[in-house]
Amino acid sequence: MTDVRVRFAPSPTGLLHIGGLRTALYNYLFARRHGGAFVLRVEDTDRERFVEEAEQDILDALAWAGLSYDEGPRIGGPFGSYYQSERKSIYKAYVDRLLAEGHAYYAFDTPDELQAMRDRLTTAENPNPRYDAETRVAMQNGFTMPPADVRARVEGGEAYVVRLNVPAGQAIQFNDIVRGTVVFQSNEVDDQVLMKSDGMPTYHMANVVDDHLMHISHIVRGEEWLSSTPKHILLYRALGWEPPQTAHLPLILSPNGGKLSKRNADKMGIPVNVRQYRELGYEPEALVNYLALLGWNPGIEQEVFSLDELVGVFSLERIGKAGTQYSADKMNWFNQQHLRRLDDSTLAHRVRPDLEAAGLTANDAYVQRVAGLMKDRVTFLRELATTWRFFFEEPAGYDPDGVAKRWKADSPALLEAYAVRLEALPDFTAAACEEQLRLLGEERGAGAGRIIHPVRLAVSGITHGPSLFEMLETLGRDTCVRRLRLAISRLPAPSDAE
RNA sequence: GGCGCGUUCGUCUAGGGGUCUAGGACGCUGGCCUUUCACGCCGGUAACACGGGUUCGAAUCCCGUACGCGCUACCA
Repeated sequence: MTDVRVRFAPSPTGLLHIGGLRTALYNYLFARRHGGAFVLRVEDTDRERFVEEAEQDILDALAWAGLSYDEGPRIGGPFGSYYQSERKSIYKAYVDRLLAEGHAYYAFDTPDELQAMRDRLTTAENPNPRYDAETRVAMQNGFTMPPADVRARVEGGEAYVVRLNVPAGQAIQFNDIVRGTVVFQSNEVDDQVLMKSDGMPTYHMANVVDDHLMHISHIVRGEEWLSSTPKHILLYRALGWEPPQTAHLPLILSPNGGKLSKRNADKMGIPVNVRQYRELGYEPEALVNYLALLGWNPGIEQEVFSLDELVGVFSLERIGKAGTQYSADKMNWFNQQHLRRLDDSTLAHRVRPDLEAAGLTANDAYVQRVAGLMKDRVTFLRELATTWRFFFEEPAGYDPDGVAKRWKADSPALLEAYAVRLEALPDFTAAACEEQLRLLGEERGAGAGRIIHPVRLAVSGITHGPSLFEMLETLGRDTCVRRLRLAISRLPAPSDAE
């Protein structure tokens, strides 16, 4: 195989979508797997749809996901610029060459004229008339106008576009890595605009020129581009270049099988922009893992992978062909899985902003302990700052159902006795806390549950959570003793208890 | 409409002519563990779109049908 060079080529027209991130991911994995280069190229040829903050969002999303690139914006590289808007003169040179060699031609039709042509030709059987060998003869272009007129118009500064002269009757065949052999007929493709009247290249032109100039070996992109591939092949042929290999990825569908558009997804409460995942508190490792498996599988039973592990097993050959439906349940499951795999210091670091936002403070060592204790019982790290905030502040109240069920007439006395014992403990460990509790139970003739449940309630305010004794150890002696007495003072003993 | 692509449990998928009474994961669900809640473990539920071929034999190969998706711009 020749040197692997792949690219992710987003358009800065909005926030990066998870479909885009998946495309970037597959490119990244393929490049890293083969020791190749991963290039980032900004396809900003559409001035109309350009969104100022989009580029930063894309960069942020890739960095968050851990996808580093070897050449591209900000860092440059040997084939820059990596902004298509800065490469106008390059495209112009190749457009001129196509013009000179008869592979392209000038066209002067105004938008109104184009519309009129389409209106005239549109029928029920042909809802989308092409601008092609058949129809161009009725339009204003290099085929229908004397060369001198064409030259005069161009030199006179009149608005024009350059179109590809699509040859008639050719079969355009290519071998897609995921789809196999695909064939199109040149008669089905229209005379694609290569250069717009504002002097910008179209996607097709810029894409082909850049992929060639940047020595791209494999094009890995979404299936929505499959139908444009014949146009690109025609361009490669006209320019005398060898087209890169292609791999067209199956599309990510919404949970009901439709398109996962922003609008559609919002209605179902599904986040589609990478930024949303970040804001919602998903771990980047989880999104990456989930996206990797959406349309690809390693052929082994393992499902939970780090980015580096994915690099080790990725291959384009194992990409599926069928569109794939998004599942929030599975996404969340991956988040839970990765939470358990991440080390406590990483978790502590990541949950910090959530704690701060919730007005909670704690030193790092303590946050790490809490994270370690809780990581296999949460789906989102930020639950530490909500459901489990009692680790960081006194319980605001006590779960009423828990009180009704667990807070008995003898609870205050038992808890006070337990508090006294905890105060006297030489080593405040989970094992010691448990030993004392059981001893106390025996002495008072009360079952351990008679103490365990009220203690949990007093200390956390709720009736569920991690192992009681580990929780006590984590909270620390002072906090435990204080909270036991706080509960005694706040919760009156029920008089009718048995 | 045309062209292209696709179709295995609800979802993500394994499988590529016999080893498939179709395997795994998510979800849902029964139980075990745990004097809490999770985790974990054991079990259950549930699929080869349909119709024709080819073959001794088809989820696997071929054709057709249906359905879905994509493209059909001076957007990418």
